[in-house]
Amino acid sequence: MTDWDERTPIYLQLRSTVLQRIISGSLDEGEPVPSVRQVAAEEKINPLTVSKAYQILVDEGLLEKRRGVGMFVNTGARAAALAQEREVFLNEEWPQIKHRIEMLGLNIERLLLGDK
Amino acid sequence: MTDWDERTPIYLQLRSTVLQRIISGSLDEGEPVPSVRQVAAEEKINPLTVSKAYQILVDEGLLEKRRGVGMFVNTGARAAALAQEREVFLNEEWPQIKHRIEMLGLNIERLLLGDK
Amino acid sequence: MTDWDERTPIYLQLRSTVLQRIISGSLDEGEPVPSVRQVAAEEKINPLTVSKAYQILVDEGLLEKRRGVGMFVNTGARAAALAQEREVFLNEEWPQIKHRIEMLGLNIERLLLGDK
Amino acid sequence: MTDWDERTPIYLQLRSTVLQRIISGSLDEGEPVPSVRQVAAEEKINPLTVSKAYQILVDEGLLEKRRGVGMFVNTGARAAALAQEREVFLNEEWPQIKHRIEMLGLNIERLLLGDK
DNA sequence: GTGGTCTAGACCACT
DNA sequence: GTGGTCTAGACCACG
Repeated sequence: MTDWDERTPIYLQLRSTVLQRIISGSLDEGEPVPSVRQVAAEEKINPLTVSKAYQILVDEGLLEKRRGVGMFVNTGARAAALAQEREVFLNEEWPQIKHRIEMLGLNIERLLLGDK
Repeated sequence: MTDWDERTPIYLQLRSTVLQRIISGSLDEGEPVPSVRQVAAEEKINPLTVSKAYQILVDEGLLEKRRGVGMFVNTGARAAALAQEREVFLNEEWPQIKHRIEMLGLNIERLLLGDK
Repeated sequence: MTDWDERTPIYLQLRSTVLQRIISGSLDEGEPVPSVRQVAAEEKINPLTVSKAYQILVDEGLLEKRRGVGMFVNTGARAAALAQEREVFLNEEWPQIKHRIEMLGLNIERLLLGDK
Repeated sequence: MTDWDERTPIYLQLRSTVLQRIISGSLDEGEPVPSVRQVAAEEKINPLTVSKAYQILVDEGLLEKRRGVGMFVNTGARAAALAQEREVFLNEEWPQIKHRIEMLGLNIERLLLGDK
């Protein structure tokens, strides 16, 4: 992750990548998340932008702030993140996608099962 | 279409709506599209916003501006819109969607059968 | 409100003052809230700080954002704000206060009824 | 005391706890206070944080440091702590609380009778 | 005009 | 070391 999608705020993209790392287990529960400054330096973005992303994850209950120490992946964060993302996808995104596919006259089965 | 998605610009949503109506045939080729003023009044949005949406469709060659008269759906607009949207969907949107489905470990069969 | 309590973030103090104005009716429902820039100029603080305060109120459902226009006090905001603040006070603050009063051996009735 | 208020520094909360124990007599004058290490271990916090809390109490003249031995509650600490805390409460905290109660239109009788 | 985002840099509090 | 807050200034999207 070193190139950003221009259209969506960096802090939201950052949130997504952390979310993905939690879901994939690349960031394990109880484990510390890379510090705000470290991420800022690596990604060459402003610390405030990183903070914003992390703050959302804290608000979502996925990260835990330990004062003066840093931020950590909460217990149960993986299951919670997965459930949360699935619900968003199934309830909000998929219906629209399905509608769009039908409108375009595309074959939904072929898309889902197709190799490309 | 009276409630807007908060995240995406109204003018883009408006463009999509018109596009859909062209593709579905609800707006037929040669037919006039509702005037800027009328849409603005109905949707309670700024006329400038409607203009912006229409202008995009003009730039895409789907609408035609006839001075002093109004805007009309171009000949061949339906096929053009369909082709254009299909390409965007297949090349840009679907790969991301598929990646997301896999990441969330969703069951393809359940997606196909989903009631929503 | 031109002098700030040093210990608490300005954006939280700003949120409180807006909250109070909503509760007191000084900011009426449906009415626009002073723009971010205007408040920033008047209070001589950074627009971002004002934004932060407003964003919280939006998240709390008390303010409504109208894109490109400004922010407005939501319908029902007054009752909601009052209920919300009362609950916080009664459930979180008052028990602690009461405990503190007792610990200090002060007369709670005299405090509540006393003229000073 | 094993769960901390997120908003206020731990060292201040720790100071309050010790203060309360002095006022209540649970920590008697002349008696030693638990060692920094012990508190740090029990509360799972940084020893430096405990030190900071104790240092404040030393500065306030409530605790006495005896090199190589530990910290002890000073003679007269109880009365001093009580007087000091009462003054802070009556002059600084209570006026704000009363203002808040009035702003929220809370019933004084119900506050007095509240079960919590 | 409105708010949103980002940067660069500073200072502070907490641990 | 950690994160939190604020400033000053810039650019952008939206209406």
